[in-house]
Amino acid sequence: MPGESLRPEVAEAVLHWYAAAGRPLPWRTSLDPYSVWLSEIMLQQTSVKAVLPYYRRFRAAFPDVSALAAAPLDDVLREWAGLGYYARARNLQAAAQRIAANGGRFPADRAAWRALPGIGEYTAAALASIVNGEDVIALDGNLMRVGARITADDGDIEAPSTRNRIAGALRAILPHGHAGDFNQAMMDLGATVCLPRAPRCDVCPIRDFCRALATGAPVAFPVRSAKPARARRDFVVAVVRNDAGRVLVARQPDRGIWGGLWVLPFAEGRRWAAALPALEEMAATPLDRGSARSLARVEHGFTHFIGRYTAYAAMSARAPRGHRVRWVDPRVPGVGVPVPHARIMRALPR
DNA sequence: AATTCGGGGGC
DNA sequence: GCCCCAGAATT
Repeated sequence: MPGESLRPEVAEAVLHWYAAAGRPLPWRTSLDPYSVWLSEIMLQQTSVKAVLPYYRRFRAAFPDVSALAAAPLDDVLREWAGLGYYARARNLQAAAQRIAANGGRFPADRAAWRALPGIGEYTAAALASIVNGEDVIALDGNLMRVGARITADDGDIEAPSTRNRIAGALRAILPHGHAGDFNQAMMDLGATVCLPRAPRCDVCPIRDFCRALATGAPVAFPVRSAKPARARRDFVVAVVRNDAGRVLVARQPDRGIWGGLWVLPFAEGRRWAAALPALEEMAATPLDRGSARSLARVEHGFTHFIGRYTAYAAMSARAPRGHRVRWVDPRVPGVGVPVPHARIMRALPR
């Protein structure tokens, strides 16, 4: 549904509102590329509130791109642990190393940003508009929702045709020379006013232009196809402790879930006996279950399933070998540990 | 075009 | 419980 084009007053009103009501965020205090780049990567599929404490800690640990480039990957992942989507951290450091090798010079336009690992169409556009002043629309979830509403676009928001239509409508009103502010203003509008389920249309600066509001059902936009319910999956976890009370952890392969993080040996399934070969493979040593009773049980929600982790005490027949296993203090691992495994470690008796 | 990647906030 | 979040990479 093409609809009429948006009026340029929409952009003016949004920019005016942003100047007065935009969120004061730490990466907005300056426009240095490192800060904005780091924030954009952390904010991929992650809310501002969740990012803030990580952003501060990460900046303290790695103050600039050369520090990040020179750091051991294990240190980077330790600072990232708990934030999720760990490929972001691996790609971030790979990109930092490219930038450092280029004399510390950051990309100068959208195409150059896009060529760095971990930077897709959205992030490249966001960085080019904010850092380089390029006139491009950065179509994130917020702009998608606000755009679908003000144009009353009833196409499936997942369909490329719908996204292209919304991007085109917004591009037509993009204020030249102010794309960075316009993009961020639309994000703030989506995050604080044009909320997914309970939009605050009464305080919206562009309510007079909103065609979704005019239909009387703004929440009906954007249109999104239903998703299947998440399945529940069971996992067995082995807790191997040494005489010093430390626990055995294994490094996950770089690809796949929790890539590069350190985890307790675990395997999918409900029963210890069935899981044992996989557990021993991960632990790099033969194992015996210490007790039939579980030490801890943790549930953890992922995007596509809910994991139920049942931890059992286990004994190692001999010292494990290999560079991908090590002993850590379960209270202070000192390496990156994913949330459900960290929760199990914290639940262990001293 | 579909899947895989985490984790948490907010209702 | 459920939806959504400043998405990217892989298949």
